[in-house]
Amino acid sequence: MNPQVLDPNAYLEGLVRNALGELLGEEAAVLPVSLDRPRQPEHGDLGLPCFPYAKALKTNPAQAASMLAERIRPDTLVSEVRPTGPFLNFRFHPKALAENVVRGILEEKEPYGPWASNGLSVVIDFSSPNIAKPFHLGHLRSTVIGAALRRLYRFTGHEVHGINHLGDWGSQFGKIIVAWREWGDEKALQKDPMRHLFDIYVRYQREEKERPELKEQAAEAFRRLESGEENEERAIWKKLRDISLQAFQGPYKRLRVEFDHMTGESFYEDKMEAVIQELEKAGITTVSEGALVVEFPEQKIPPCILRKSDGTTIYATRDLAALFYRRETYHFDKALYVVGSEQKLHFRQLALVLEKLGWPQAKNVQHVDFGLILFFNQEKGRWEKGKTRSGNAIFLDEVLDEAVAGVKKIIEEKNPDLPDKEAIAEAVGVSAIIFNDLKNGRIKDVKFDWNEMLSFEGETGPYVQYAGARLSSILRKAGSSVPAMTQSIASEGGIDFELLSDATPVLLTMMEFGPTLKRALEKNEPSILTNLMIRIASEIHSFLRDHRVLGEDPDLTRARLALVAAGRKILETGLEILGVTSPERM
RNA sequence: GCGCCCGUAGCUCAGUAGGAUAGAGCAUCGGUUUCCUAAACCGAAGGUCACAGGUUCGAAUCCUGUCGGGCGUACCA
Repeated sequence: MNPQVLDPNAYLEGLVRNALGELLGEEAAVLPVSLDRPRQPEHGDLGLPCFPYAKALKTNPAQAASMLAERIRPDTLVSEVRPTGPFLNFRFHPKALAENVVRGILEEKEPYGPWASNGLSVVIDFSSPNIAKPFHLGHLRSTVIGAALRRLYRFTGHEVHGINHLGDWGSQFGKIIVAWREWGDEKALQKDPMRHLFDIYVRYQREEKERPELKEQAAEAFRRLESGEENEERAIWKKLRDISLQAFQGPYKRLRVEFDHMTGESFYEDKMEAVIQELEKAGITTVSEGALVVEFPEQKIPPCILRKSDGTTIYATRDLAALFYRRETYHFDKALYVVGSEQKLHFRQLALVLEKLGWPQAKNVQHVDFGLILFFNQEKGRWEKGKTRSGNAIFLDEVLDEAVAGVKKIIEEKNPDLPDKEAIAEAVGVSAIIFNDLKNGRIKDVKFDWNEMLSFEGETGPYVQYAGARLSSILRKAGSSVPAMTQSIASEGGIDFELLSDATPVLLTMMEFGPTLKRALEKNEPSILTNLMIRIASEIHSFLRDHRVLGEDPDLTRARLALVAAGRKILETGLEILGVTSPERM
């Protein structure tokens, strides 16, 4: 009973690797094995392009495919090994495929359940909003991508430190202090802190142009703040910081985003001096135009500034101090910065500084960059950066509220008797926004479009959630559940997996879960997983059209319920990594 | 000027390390509900993968150039 569960994908890759090893010995280890789904299902369940092996085997790809085929015998899992020109195509026994995938998922075996620890420590720097500026759409990307990566790394066996590197320090704070002195209003602050701070900051920006003395005051304020004294500037800073921190909890809670550390820039206030000294000791600094910098003459890029000519520090100094601290504290093997692509140069500079210091992790300090949010300019007829028509930044809450309202309307239309409408509307609406942000490649600029954001059809979060809700509904009507089906499989006489032979396409797609996570990890790209979730949902919707679950022959119903439970489970697991919920009904 | 990124269907995008006949969604057109949720499904139509060369058995993918768009280019983050 309960023989070992295999990951068919990994198993087959192992067979190919063995065969390559037999033919080529150690040389085989460096060759890629990229099994993928053939475009034409008739070709097989998985196909292997044999072009890369031809050279090593001193033959042509077709011959290479045949040579490999001779060394891979069909067995209880693999039913067919067929060279087709330069490709080597495989087919699984449908029954064995079904059993291994369904059980793998329900019993939470790797790669469908949490992966065993790999002992690697990863720090992920994400979200990092500026204090005293509202949480707007721009922060959404870093937050949502970072949160997904944090979950992805954790799921795949990494020790993860998700850090919110709050923008709570820096010369901009001098401006905010001045703005607060000039126009701050206690009542307005209590009522809507972020809105008020935003308003006075915007006002500062405007008035700075006409009143140059403001600029001086702001610089002075930051100098006094950075002096370390318990002065008025520090009191204002602390007050505004606390209230902002409080206000950020709202969006984070709605997005279900968590951090392991909330160490913002100010955390490094007393740690920068030591780092500067260490860099000086390493002999990589120079003084240029009155500023302390690290120069990169060979790379032809501007220097990294450590201390400005007025003696104060800059974000690069704090980022370096943070890197030193994180190396000490978390012993990271990899450090990811989920920050917009406009800061590319900055992170290139940081990496170069670390290289100069001879840090072995330098190449694993990576900028996980993402594109801008663009708005359509009606007059000019094109997409551009930054502002809406009204000239204000769009607040995140506004977007979430709109989405939730849109969902509520659809519920009233389609499912008015749904219990717990409010909670489900919140879950579906917020998920739609998150999913939408994770759908496309990070690097792409996001074209902000209300219609698209508030659409819940096609490749959207609700579409995937809906597939899950349909599966839940079937389980519910059968008086079963995911845990119950997991039990049922383990019990005597469990499931006749032969009866799932017509589910091969959906099973093959679910089987892509493991390789997909690997690719998402390699590229720090959540959208790769998002796209798989869409494909799994699509396969499920199609399957449900042609296959009834309830009311069939009892054995068939039970087998299909096992598939339904596995589908439900894999959707939930994948969506959870992305930060999207899986409602039981919608 | 220089550096980096992008250009795939009307629109928004996928396209795994160069591999089999370039795929989705939206929009358009046609069909599916006495049947487990039609936020769904099935079908039709839609392409000079910006352009021109090159590399090779093979290029949307790699190289060079051109055009178009974006971001960055020392004391903001």
